Amino acid sequence: MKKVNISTKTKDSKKIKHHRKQILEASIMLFKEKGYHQTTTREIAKSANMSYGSIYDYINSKDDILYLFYEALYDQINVMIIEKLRNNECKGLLRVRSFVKEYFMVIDEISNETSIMYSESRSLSELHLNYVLAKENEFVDYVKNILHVSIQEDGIFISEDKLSLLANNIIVHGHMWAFRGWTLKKTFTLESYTKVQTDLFIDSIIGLKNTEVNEVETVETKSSI
Amino acid sequence: MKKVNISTKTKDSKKIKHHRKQILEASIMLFKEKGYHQTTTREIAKSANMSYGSIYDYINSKDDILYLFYEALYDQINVMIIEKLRNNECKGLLRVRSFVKEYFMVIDEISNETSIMYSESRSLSELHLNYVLAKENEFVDYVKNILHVSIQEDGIFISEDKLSLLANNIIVHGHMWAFRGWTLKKTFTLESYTKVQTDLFIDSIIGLKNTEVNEVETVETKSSI
Amino acid sequence: MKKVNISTKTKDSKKIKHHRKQILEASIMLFKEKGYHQTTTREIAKSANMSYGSIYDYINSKDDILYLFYEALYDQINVMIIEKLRNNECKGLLRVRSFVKEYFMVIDEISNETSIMYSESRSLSELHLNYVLAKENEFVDYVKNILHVSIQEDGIFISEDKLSLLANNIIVHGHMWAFRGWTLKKTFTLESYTKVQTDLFIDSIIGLKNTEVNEVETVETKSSI
Amino acid sequence: MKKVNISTKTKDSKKIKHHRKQILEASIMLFKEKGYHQTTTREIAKSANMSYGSIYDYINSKDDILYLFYEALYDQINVMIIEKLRNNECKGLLRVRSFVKEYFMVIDEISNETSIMYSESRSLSELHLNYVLAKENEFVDYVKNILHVSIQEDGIFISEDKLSLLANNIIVHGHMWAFRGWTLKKTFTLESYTKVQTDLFIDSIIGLKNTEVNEVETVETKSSI
DNA sequence: GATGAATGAGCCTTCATTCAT
DNA sequence: CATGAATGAAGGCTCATTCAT
Repeated sequence: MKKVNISTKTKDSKKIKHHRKQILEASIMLFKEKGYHQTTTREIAKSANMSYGSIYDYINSKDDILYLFYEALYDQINVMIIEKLRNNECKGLLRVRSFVKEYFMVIDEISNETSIMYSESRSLSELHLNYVLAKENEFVDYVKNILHVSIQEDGIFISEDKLSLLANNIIVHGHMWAFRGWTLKKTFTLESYTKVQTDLFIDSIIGLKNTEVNEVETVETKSSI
Repeated sequence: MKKVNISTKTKDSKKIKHHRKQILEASIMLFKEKGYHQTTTREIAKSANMSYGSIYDYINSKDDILYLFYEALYDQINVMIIEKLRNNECKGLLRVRSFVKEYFMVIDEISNETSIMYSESRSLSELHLNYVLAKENEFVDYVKNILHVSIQEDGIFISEDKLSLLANNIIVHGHMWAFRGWTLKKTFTLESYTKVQTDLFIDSIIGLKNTEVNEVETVETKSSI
Repeated sequence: MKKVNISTKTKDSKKIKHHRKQILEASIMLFKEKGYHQTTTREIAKSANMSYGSIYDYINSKDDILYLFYEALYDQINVMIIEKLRNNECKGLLRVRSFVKEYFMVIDEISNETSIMYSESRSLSELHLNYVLAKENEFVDYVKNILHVSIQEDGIFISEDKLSLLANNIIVHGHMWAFRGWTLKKTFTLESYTKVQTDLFIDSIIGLKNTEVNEVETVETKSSI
Repeated sequence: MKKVNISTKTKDSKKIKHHRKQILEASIMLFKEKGYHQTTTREIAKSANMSYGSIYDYINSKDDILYLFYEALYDQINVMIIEKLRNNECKGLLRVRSFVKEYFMVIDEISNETSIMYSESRSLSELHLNYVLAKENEFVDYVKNILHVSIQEDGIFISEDKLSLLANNIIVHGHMWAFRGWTLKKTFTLESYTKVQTDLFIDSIIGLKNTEVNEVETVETKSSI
């Protein structure tokens, strides 16, 4: 899905980029602290070192800032993950492990933004929401693809349904670290959280291997469940 | 944690209950549609078939409505689950299956409320937020306990960490059905979602059984992962 | 000027009297503490041990309460002063001394009411304000008359203008004790305030005697007065 | 006592001064007519020829307007009186006469404000009230000082108590002209009020001279004062 | 382009008054 | 008559957005 274009009075695209970045950085801080609605455009302008009126040379409405926020968030996740996975040469479930680890690390770095994402999506206009949901779908597909390829390399075949759910689970487990950090961090560090969560995940896949790949074999214990 | 008391001008506790229910039902509809901040007290009053000033006979501020919402939500979850599990005589992992099924069904019934819960927790005042977090902790403990007992009955022992994470996962997987319903429902019905999610979950526990319970045994395949 | 009649739903005049008294007593307390506008009818009702709606069986509007307050205040002043002066047999300037003393004592007893009188007269409706001003004029005349008679008895004659001003001064000096009590009470007790204020007052009258009545005479002993 | 600072959104101090003046002038008119509580911020804005929200660029709350009013009132009294007494070269009781005359003239010019001062002091917040009372005390001291010096120059010595009361009396007699103008103006012009009031005042001081300083002396001619 | 003062719609809340019970 | 829940007009204040400079 193509980005929603935000028209501006200003034409100089370099300046637009620069100032929008300022606006965004200020917004993230403020949104995290007080939420989108409690944050005023004046505060954003001040925090972005711009004059009150200037903001409106780079956006059309406060709404746009929220959209810009989501757009930037997805861009960031994409860039960071692709970056980190570039030289990764793992295969099979090891690649999955690797991906989850990198993904969780990314979320940890942007946990503020992730929490905001959960809080404020309802404030998006329909147009902007559609873009965000499309982006989310793209990311699910991306994860599904990684999973699919990796699992196949280990000779495991799973149904489309399960693949889909596993992908969604990974993504949500990442978000969880952000939005349930207040309680998870009492028990886990990012590392231990990643390890335990991944172990469980891999175990469920291997479970799958047994049940699905080889249905004629005598399945142990599980048949009774 | 004790409920935060909300004083009222009116004394008649029957009326209070009745009107608060009206206010809540109206609010849920509106919050779901537009979020807490976009919903005005006038809209709530109108939608609750009350006069404009009357809602302030039953609450003290708009804030209270949000708190009432969270309070009711947790009460509802507790009541519904306890109700449903009352005559359950399953043991072991079957009990876990059963619990997850009932829990997901509850969430499905109150998926609107669950989504709102995720969006609006930031809008709670600190006092009210503390109550909500305490309630959430209580629920995690409740799930941990079910898991612990059930797993033991099947002769599986797992670390406190894993137990904690599994409980959190179950809870979040329930919420997921609400807040990611927009995409999950393209692939799953509640039943299929429950089945697949539970299968994965049980598999990960059985995986645990192999790795943790019997460490001296030669662990298959997994060690290489 | 005749009292402004306040119509009521209730006819039983005994009850009216009783309940209005309750309302007034509650109001004085509350008006002193928070002023007329900050005091709600609910508070008055509660403080008067009546139900919210009942108040409106004895008055027509919150405005009426304020009027009732002023009416009662003037009645009280009249009654109290007449009561106290009944058996007074002083003559001449001694009668003035006596009157001032009694008047200041009355004001001291109702200093709360007096302060309220000053604060809230602007809140009276025009109709009610006219009644109050008429009452005030009556009181000025009453004081002028006392002065006139008393001074004449001592063989002092003063112009109508001066008489008028002296009467107003006495009245305002009484009020002063109420509305400037916050500072006067740092220096004076009611007794010392009365003494010093009266001494000054008598001296100014005796001054008048000299200047106006008989410029060449020497002044007699004031100490006896 | 230092002025209570009222923060503004706007920085331009010239504009602040200008707009606050507008607000104040509008407020005085409206407060005089209807009192502080009956006057709405909307009315003030309209009457001050400002847009509705704009007044909140120059004040923080309706309360501030009242405070600004009192502050301006005291400033005005100080400035006007000092201005008028600058070139006054009278001595003794003549200086007192002169001061009273100027003071009454000032009050007459700001009689609306003076009446408002009496009605609305209860509406001030505690912080602001304290400032006002401190200012009032300062003014009492100022008047006491003038009296003290002037009287001494004429060889009259009076007790601290009497001095204090005389100062308070002068001040209240000024206020009286404002808050009892509705009746005093039926009998007096400012000039005649001033003359009669001052004559009485001087007589009471001369009375003091006789009683306190030298009880046996004969009284000299007052007519020259 | 930048600035920040001006605008006014809209929000939450209060409270005098009414009226069904 | 008494009660107190219901009503809704009105008030103080905020803040996204505009626009003159």
